[in-house]
Amino acid sequence: MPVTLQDVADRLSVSIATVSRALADVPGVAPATRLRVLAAAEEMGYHPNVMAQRLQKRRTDTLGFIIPTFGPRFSDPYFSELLAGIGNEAAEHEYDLLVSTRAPGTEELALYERVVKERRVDGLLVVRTRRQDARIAYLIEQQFPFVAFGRSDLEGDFPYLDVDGQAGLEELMAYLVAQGHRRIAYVSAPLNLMFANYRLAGYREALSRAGLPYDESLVVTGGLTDMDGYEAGREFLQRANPPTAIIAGNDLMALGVMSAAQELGLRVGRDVSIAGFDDISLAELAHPSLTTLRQPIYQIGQRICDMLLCLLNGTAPEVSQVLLKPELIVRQSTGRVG
Amino acid sequence: MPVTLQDVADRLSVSIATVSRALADVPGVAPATRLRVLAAAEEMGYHPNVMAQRLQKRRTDTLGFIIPTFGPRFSDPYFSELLAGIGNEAAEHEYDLLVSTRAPGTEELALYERVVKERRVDGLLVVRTRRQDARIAYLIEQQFPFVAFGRSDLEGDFPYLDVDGQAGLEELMAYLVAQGHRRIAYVSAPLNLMFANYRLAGYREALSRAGLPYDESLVVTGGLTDMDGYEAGREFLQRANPPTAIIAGNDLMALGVMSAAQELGLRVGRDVSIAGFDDISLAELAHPSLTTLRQPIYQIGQRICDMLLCLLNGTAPEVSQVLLKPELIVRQSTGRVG
DNA sequence: ATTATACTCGTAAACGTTTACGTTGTCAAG
DNA sequence: CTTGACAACGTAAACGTTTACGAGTATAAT
Repeated sequence: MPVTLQDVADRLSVSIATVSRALADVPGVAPATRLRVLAAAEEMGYHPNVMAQRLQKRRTDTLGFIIPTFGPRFSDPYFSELLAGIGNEAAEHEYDLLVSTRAPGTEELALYERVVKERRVDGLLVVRTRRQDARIAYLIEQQFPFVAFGRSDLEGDFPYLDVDGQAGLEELMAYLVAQGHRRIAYVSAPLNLMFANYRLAGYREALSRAGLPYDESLVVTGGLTDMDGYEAGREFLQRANPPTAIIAGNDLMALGVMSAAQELGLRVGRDVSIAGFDDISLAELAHPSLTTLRQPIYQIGQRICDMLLCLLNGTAPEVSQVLLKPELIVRQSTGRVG
Repeated sequence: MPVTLQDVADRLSVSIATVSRALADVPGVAPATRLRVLAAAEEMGYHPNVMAQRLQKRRTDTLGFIIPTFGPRFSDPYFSELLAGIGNEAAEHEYDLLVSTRAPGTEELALYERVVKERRVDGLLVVRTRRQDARIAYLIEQQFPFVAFGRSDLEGDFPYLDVDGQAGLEELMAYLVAQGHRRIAYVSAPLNLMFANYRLAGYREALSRAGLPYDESLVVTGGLTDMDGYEAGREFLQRANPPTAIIAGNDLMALGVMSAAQELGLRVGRDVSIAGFDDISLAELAHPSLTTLRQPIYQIGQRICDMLLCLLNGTAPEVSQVLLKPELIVRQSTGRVG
């Protein structure tokens, strides 16, 4: 039903090869013929069959992005923005984006294997790296092109982009200490996630630099959601000797901590200081607005997508391991210890 | 490099057709041979080349989902959840999901045309329907399979699933009126979006049922983001005679309105009542928690995906136009007029 | 005039599948 | 022993491209 190269060729009484060449704008076709072909193709409504092209070219012109999710809901605003960045950048370069969501685990790995083995995509984007990340280990072993958002503790080199969570937390802590805080609690993301380790390390490093002791009881490792932050915050703030400041491993949890504080009648920013990490759009709009470490997530999406495209096109090796510094954004949710 | 049917066939000294048949589990191959083939394929690490399959079968086994976004950021938690629902359901049925993001406009339509013409996907999911929706008009004209989330004001029938925003708003308004509210403001989403019209219609219908006048000055049509809600809320609440309740067209805007109210020193739920629409996960966690109309977004994603799959497989025509009722969730952000 | 060079184009072989059709062989019924 | 049916398998043609190679023609150089 759809019009093919053959149809156009027949109409013009030329060979299918000529039509192909004319359309692909490769040399070897007389300018006059090229114009005739272009006109005919346009008029007949010719559109290439991409599957045929892909089979022949042995590339899919498609990037893969498998979003790790816990439970059915993944409202994490973080991913939507990352997706937008990746998607728009991919589109810019005429690449399709294949998206799947899967909870971490064996099914997830099986999906990676299928995608790789069946050559559904040319390259993959791996996000939220984990300790001994099986996905990365697999991709390295298969020598499959990919770029990760986040570093890893595995042997072997691979291209990644990461935000320096350790440096970020050190800066945030220094700021809080300068505000007079001495009992600073930390709500960590699950420690099997690489970023959680770096941020925790930054927290500890800052403590020792400030000459403060590391108090286990001030660190709790929760999940990733607002609900987790809420529960941790509630627990911290109901203690006999509560912390004067609480840092959460991400903004969503920080917002949860804020909820808990407010529910207990505390004035956030005065009675207790609260800070997060990410700077999702709600951080600015929360009441009070949230002090946080900004990661330019949209741009990160663009960037890792770009890195992957370079890798695929063999252009400019460039720097393949990038470390960005998050930006401390001080807002109303933190203040001098009162 | 990768193993093909030919390789397996050679190894067993059978024809490539036999291998294909054995693997596809179609009749016409001796049980013994089938086992030999299966074993060899497994051992050799054979994986079908999906592009070849797709070319030959003339289907892509891929669904398309083009996310409409405004500006670079689309933090709308709404879409991430919808995406998860769609993605998981598609995966369940062995379908790939092709995702793009594009701002509404001519480029967006061009993308639809390309996707359709080049047969990149078997079917499309259209969300956030608009007045005189050009996407839908095009797909109907091309007779391309699709399912919409949201109705339309176009001629012609098409499969859709929608949440009854009008009924929802009527219920919410009835509740607020019962709480003694008489001056109820409404922050609408852009009126070129179908859902915004239905919700506004519900608002007006409820007013007239309650014998209340429709006061233009109490309705403002903003955007979709928390920022838009913030600005609208600020404007309403700084008036000489402010409304006692404000309804926003979605939760994100409602949270913005709440911020504005709190910034002005108002106690939300007592001095002013605020309600939204969607029930995103932050609604429950906001402080105070947000009264809203719940749409089961994840399930909606699954459902429209399912409807599309049925359509593609020609199975069970079923009911192809579904209207769900949103559920009113009363929380702390609304209360008796004080 | 001859040869070389460049350009234009067609032929045909790939890419890796699926599947209609034909061939061969086996076995039971006549 | 012949015939027919049926099962198991192979051959080959598709699906719609891209591209190496070669053939043919025109132009320039000798």
